[in-house]
Amino acid sequence: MLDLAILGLLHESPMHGYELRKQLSTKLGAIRAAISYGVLYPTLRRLQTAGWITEAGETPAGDQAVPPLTSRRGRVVYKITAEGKERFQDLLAQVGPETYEDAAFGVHFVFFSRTSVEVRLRILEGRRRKIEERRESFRDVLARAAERLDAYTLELQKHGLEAADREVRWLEELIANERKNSQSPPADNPWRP
Amino acid sequence: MLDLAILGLLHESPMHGYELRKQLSTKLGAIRAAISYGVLYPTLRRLQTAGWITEAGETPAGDQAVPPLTSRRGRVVYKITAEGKERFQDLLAQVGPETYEDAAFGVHFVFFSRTSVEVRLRILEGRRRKIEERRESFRDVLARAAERLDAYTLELQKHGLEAADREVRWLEELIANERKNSQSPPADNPWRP
DNA sequence: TTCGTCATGTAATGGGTTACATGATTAC
DNA sequence: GTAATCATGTAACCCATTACATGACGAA
Repeated sequence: MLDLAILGLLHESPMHGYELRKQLSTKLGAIRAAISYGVLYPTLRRLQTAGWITEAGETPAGDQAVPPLTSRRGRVVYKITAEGKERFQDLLAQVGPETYEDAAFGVHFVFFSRTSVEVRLRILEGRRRKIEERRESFRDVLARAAERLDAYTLELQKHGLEAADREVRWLEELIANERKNSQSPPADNPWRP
Repeated sequence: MLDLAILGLLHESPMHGYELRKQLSTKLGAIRAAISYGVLYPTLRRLQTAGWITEAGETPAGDQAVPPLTSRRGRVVYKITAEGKERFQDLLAQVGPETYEDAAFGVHFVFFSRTSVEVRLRILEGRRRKIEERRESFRDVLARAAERLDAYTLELQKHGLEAADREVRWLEELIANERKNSQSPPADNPWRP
């Protein structure tokens, strides 16, 4: 999930870790808090070892030994490799139940413009289903247990129900839009508000 | 946070772990996913060792050795102790920056009827401030970087902004209500919709 | 020249899940 | 009697945060 986000951002342009962190928190601010350094830098290391990113300036072949990492200072700009782009596409297109969780959904959504309409629809519909279920459970509680709950708990349930309801409607709009655009000739920009 | 939730539920009535988990996920369904057993049972053990809960049926003095826990089966009903109630009040009233995070806020909110108006107002206002900041950062992104973002990222920002906006308004209503009720003679039920 | 911010990195720790294992109870 | 569900518990693991340490660099 973090891999996907990092690869996605580096797909747009080369960047160093610190900058990556900032971009992550603005682009994914709706989804998750800023990522901590304690996970950012080790992850970059891992992605580099896997060959999905390299330090900008290195030859893409990247087979020469990576210079000693301890004690190296100053900004390190990374760029995505060809394998990294493949990996990115894989991660982006592989959809499972976790994909519909808040964080994973958000990350996929942010990179929707790099996926096919089919993938987009699958993800949006899966997410909708999940939120519909959440909405149902709120309705259940409110219908069955309302008199047993105190006013504050009730209020929280109502607020939760409303939020779920709004998200379902939002998803529905998005789905309708995707369907519409997938029928008409695929324009340059697949999204029309 | 989990301590607070468990103590709060056991404050309402004695319960065994499994039941606790269910109640937790309905009452706090808006806040967090169901808690896993891997954390539930060790936590109950810890709370018991601390003397905040006991197995229902034991004498409240609770100084006799706890029967061997391994190999004991069948449901174990816990109830809150006097110290547990104190601890609950402490946890509920101690407010810090973490209190305004989603999960902690939700747990506090659910037990609002056991707090004073002052504590309620402090928490609601802190939460509002936090969400206002979140809203601002969405506005910033939309105002400053809208043309650089693709349509999907933009859409996510807009949805985030709207959700934040709604939550602020919700909090404002709640705050207004608390203020109103704190002036008029404190009725039996501190909350009027 | 020193202060603040940018920038990278590590170690300790924590809070949690998953997977597994087992036993008790209820419904058929 | 057997399947499903209720119920408790442990161990392995994972992901991430916190706290810390270091260094580069520009502005006052």
